[in-house]
Amino acid sequence: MSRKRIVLIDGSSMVKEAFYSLPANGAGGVKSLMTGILERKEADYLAVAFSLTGASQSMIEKEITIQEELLKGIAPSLKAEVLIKEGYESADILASLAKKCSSEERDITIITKDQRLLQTAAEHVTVQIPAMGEEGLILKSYHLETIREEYGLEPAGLKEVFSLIAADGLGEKTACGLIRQYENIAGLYEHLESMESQRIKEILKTFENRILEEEKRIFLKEDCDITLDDTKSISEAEIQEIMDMDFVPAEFPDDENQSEKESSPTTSFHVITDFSEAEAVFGKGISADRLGLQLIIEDKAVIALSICYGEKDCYCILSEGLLSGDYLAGKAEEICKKAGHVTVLDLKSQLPYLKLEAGSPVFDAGVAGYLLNPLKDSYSYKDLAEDYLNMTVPSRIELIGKVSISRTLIDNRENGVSFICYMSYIAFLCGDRLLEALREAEMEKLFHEIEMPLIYSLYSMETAGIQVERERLKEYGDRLKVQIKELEQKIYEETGETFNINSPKQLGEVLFDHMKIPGGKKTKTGYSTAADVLEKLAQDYPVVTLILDYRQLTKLNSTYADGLAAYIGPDGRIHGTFNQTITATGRISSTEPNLQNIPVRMELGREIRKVFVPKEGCVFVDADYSQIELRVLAHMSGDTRLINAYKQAEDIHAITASEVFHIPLNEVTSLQRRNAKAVNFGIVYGISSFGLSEGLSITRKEASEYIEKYFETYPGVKSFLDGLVTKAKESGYAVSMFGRRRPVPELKSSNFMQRSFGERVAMNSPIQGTAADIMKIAMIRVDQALKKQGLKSRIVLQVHDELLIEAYQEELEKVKELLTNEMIHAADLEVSLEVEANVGESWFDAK
DNA sequence: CACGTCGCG
DNA sequence: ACACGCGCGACGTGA
Repeated sequence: MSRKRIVLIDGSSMVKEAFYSLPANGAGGVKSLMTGILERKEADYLAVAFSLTGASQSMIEKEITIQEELLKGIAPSLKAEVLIKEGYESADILASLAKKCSSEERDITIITKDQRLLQTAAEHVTVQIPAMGEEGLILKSYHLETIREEYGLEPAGLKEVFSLIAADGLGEKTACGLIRQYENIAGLYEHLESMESQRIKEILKTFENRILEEEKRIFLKEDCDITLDDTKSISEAEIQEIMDMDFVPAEFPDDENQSEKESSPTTSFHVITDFSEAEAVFGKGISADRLGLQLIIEDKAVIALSICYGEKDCYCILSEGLLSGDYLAGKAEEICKKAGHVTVLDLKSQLPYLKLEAGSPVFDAGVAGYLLNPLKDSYSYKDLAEDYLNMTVPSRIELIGKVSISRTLIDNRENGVSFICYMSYIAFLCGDRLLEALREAEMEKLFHEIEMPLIYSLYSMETAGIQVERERLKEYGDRLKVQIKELEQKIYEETGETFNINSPKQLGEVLFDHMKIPGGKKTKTGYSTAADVLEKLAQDYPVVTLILDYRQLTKLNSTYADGLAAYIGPDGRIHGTFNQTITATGRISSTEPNLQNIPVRMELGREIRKVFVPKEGCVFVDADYSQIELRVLAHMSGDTRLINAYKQAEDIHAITASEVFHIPLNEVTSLQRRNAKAVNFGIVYGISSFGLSEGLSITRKEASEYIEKYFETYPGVKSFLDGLVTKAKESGYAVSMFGRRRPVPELKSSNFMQRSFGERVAMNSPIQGTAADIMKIAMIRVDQALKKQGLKSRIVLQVHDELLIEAYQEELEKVKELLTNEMIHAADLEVSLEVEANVGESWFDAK
């Protein structure tokens, strides 16, 4: 007698899962899963478990409950037992049954979306979880062996792993390793002090509460007193009967009437390929007062338009036949201009096809999400749905994986369409919420007057790109490569061995073990070979100098010579990306390539800037703010002495030295000036005597004396900085002059190091953030003024406090005037903003 | 994928 | 006694 095959379905989690890909028919999705199992004769007994849902549900939760009820109604006709128990979630019921039945003559398969159930896997208990496979959605089976292989743990260890992952910075791999070593979380915390990795130790301390909370959430009750009525197996005849049946929703219990259906609308995604149907949607869309919209762009072509103007009106209009990409883009543009409020997810990415200008009534949900919480690493529709709609939706990866959208539309049309529809659906739903949240956070003005207009200016800058002389860059790289070869040989001679100089590990061993250079350990992984460590040794060991030179050259070669060359386009220009939603403080960041860290401090590196040139008939105008952060500090603190220092000042660092050390200005030595400058920087970064002493190579005592004297001289700065920390502790976030917020959760940490970091952040963010705000205002004004005056010159780069314009010769005077003027007047501070501007035939010359 | 290193403001 | 300046992104190594 073979063992009885019991299939237990987690009705609640599976309906939810199915709901998000088939909103109107979550129950139907699970139903077909069940009939499939029966048809393939994979079960002798079938049961489906449900959580007993409480009250106070969101719209979406109500929708899901309706689907759950439908499934409960269908279950008996599928010969499936319905399992419900008060006080237990569906996962608890299944966990209890798995435990109870594993000793009996039964093979149990649990089908669920709930990862927590993985911990119930055992010799005769298999857990199946829906996952994206090559051919779309599949059920992935986890047997006892699978789990041992995949995680290197017994199933019981998984709940520990899942709890640990709740901590930011711990991945699945790391968590598994920890549990393998310490068995469980309790053991982990017991041995915390003896742990090797400082990083992991800190994470565990910081997130202890979160981890323990997560452990509670993950816990499954296995004491549910429920039994299976499985004495009888499903017969062939019964299966045949089920197969012959044709289910129609009308057979479901609680048959709702039409008006009831209206009052709780069911979301549904529609796919449109027909021209006149598309026209009808456009017609309705253009008169809608708010909508979500997204052009789906792939390989520089519009492949679809996602548009949503109601819970039930969400459409994926595919680009085919009469509905060309251009046509869809044109319609989208028309709607953006004429309709009410349109929400999109990443406006900058849409602008190549959606030809809009600053001031259009379009709302970027991603940028709004960024303002509301700049610490997140993604503002995808999934993130926005979770944060502002309390909704869990399948991610891009879950729906289409790593392949292209167009590929998915062929292989798994339903998923492709779902993904496309979600873009506008979530945009439609969260537009109002985001706006409301911005209003509550008092960032509406910042959003409408700075962040939204900035999108167009950044787009303009990216589109312009910057010309780079390919040949000259190549020559530069070749020159470096020759020198690198030479240095390499010398280093091998001096050290007496051939090794990989680029490997800090090997380098450390050669220097400190083989050559016995004193300099001790520093990092967890071995010796530190960082430049500041090596510089101290360079005096006594000439080879170290060679290594430092080698480092510098290889850096220049790989990151800049070879690195940049890879980004030069067919137009001879580099079109980098300027990101608006990355930094915690409000700055812009630059990627692919990073054009904000092109060398300038060292002469050799600075040479690279010679390959950045204006196009024929143009010159570069470069303008940068002089000490904008310190000026912002003077203004925001209102410290009269610092403000006055600036009003009279040529050289602020010298004046600082003179005032702090009580000596006449003309007697300030260059060392004193240097120290004062470091203190000024330190203040802006959130001072600490330790940090300052490192930077100045003085003792901590001296450093703290400097700081003390500084604060005596500028008491307004002291009270301002203290106030920033206090306010941030109260509110949980730091605020810039223009209302930009940066949450500082570290301030609540019980860990001294974390908390100190939070305090420095609370002092630095408002300053760095305000400077960033001012630069953004300047950029927008400069960009818009150029366009408004019909000038062809364009901003091509922004480097935090610097703007670079490619100016047509005939526009040069106007551009110079306009650029400096807009930058100086971007903000009205107690201390006037100063700008240094230069003209040149390359970026090197213009700086 | 994490880490060390280093380029910029 | 401790331990770090603030904000980024790219590259190479090595598990």
